[in-house]
Amino acid sequence: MARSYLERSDLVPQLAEIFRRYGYEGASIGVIAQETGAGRSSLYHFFPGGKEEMADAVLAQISDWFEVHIFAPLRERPAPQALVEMAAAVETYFRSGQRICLVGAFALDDVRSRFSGRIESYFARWGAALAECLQRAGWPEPEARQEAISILAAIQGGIVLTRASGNAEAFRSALATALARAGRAGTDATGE
Amino acid sequence: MARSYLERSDLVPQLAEIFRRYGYEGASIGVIAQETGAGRSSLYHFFPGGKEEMADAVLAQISDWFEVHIFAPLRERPAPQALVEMAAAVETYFRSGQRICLVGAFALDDVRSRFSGRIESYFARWGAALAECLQRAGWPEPEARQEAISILAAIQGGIVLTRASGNAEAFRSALATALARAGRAGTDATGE
DNA sequence: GTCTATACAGTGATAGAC
DNA sequence: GTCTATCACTGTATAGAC
Repeated sequence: MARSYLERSDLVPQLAEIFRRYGYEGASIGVIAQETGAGRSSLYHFFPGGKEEMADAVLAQISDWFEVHIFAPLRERPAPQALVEMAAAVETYFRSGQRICLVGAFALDDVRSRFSGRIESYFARWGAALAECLQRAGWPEPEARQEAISILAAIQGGIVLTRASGNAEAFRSALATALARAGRAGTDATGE
Repeated sequence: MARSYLERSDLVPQLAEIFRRYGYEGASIGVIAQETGAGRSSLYHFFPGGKEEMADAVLAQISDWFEVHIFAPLRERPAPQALVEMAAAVETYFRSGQRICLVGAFALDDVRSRFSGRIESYFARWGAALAECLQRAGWPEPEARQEAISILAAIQGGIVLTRASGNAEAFRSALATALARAGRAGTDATGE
């Protein structure tokens, strides 16, 4: 039962935090070895493809986590609560904007091209699940998609602002404002 | 009048695009020399502090540009038009989200700590100018600040989404939604 | 599966000739 | 002000002993 071998799956969450902290380029193999406590050889043993394979494994794990904890609930839970629950889950996961979204950070970075499939899919699935939920909450088709984009933008932008200012209120405020708007299902049109 | 000397100020805009493209870590001196066409020695001649001084000069130039073209108009132009003009300027500058905000990207990155002063000041001044403009447009104090944050988040998040999806509509939609909301000066309260 | 040793390109940075 | 040459160092990646 007590397994003393290091496994690939033990490493992935650590790698995620390291990439968050240092960025893709900044996270050198030396840094990774130091922070994980694993030797360089062990890292290459588990990830023969080197750093690129490590980052890919991290993105895959993040994708799985969001599928289970965010996307599926959006599709399956009753519409009004689903939004509140997503807000709570997102607030916890991103620590009110103090923990960055690795997928979003990669989207801004040069490495985007290497992981474009994963990055695209992450936001596309999140957007689709959210739009579907908003439709069930009463929004007509095109506006539901627009509101979904606004909420995702508020989350990603909220992280940027909170990281820039050191103030978690920015994240909370941006997210709350976007969700409050979405909560008014179709009450008003485009504004004005 | 034809001056054939290379000047520091000629280099800065090029450096900005290079940092945008490769990120801070990814933009090595070799890459910078190649892309600018300047020799390594010339680069160190203009920026004795190396890459850190280059990035600092870029951030300073961006800060100046925004002060003149975004922040000052927000303070000085009539309130309702000022928002429309900012939207147009931002849309052009960020090429509908296909050109990243270097300050926002740095805020997510590890290098944030090195340039925290510049990053903080950029968003603080933008937020203050925008909130002041919204107050003139009829929003009460606390809500004006909150709306300003939402708009900034929509811009930053819109860039992330557009870069992730390759679709400029995400940026436009997020920005339009946030601005439409702000345009309804104090018409409704927090929503719901 | 983890260690040490090592190959070899790329890194930031400097010195001195022109 | 720009060039070539060079520095010590860190980067990724691999090989072979254990």
